[in-house]
Amino acid sequence: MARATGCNLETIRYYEKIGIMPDPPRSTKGYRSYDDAHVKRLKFVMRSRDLGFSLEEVRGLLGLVDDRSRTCAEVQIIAEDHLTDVQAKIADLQRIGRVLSDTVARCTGDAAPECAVIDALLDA
Amino acid sequence: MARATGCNLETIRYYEKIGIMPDPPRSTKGYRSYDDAHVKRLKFVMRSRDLGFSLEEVRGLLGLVDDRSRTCAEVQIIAEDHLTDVQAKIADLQRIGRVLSDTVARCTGDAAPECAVIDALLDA
DNA sequence: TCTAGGGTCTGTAGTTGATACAGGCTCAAG
DNA sequence: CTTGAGCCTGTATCAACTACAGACCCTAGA
Repeated sequence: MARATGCNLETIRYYEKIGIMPDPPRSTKGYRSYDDAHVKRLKFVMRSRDLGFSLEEVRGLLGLVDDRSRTCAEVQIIAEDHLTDVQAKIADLQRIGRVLSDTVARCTGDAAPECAVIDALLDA
Repeated sequence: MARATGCNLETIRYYEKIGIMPDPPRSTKGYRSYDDAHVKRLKFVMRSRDLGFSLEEVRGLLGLVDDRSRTCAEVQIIAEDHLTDVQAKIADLQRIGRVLSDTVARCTGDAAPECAVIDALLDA
């Protein structure tokens, strides 16, 4: 499954340990054997993580996948909350980026021990 | 100092333990006593962290502050590297934000168990 | 003078999301 | 029959803190 999904082996086992992935059936010698449903679930997890959902959020999403009696509205709430988070993080990083590029622009970049970046950090 | 800077008490002691902050002088009863230089240094650390520098990067910046024989050019390199990181993170988050808002927009939001977000995560 | 409350001290454990071993078993190819 | 690869479990490690436990200490009020 690690090869099939590109997911790190240890990560799969970690997901199993924390209950994100189910305990798979084992061969007589104790080897895990996975089927398409496992692969599909893992890919779901990987895509969710890739979109920045925390493992707890992924757990919530999986709950909604597993229990088809739940509703689209519940998913929408989780996704919208997360989108808000993402937008806040973008705004934060943009502020940081502005400060950094402003300060770096004031850097002379020469061999002198005076530096606009250091000064900004010391005196802001 | 925690009150003066708004920094968590435990965080200050953590910085001391890992050598970001110096071991302060102690009262006879073992209480730490800080002066303006400590406060200034801590604020520098806090602002750097706020701008997203890692503690290792902060350590590097502090080294440049402490050793005034070092140059502005060195600071510029650290800051520019970090700016590149920040910009990459922004681009990532923007991609994520686009996917999320596209998917959420296709959400009917009603009580049905079908959901565009889940489908996108399952089938992408 | 006693006591209650807050503060500080050290040291250790927990958090998130993995990753990296150590030490042992199994399996297929040469 | 050995060699190398793969799998197994379990524990330790990372960043950057945060949260205790259990012990002092210090001040203000009764």
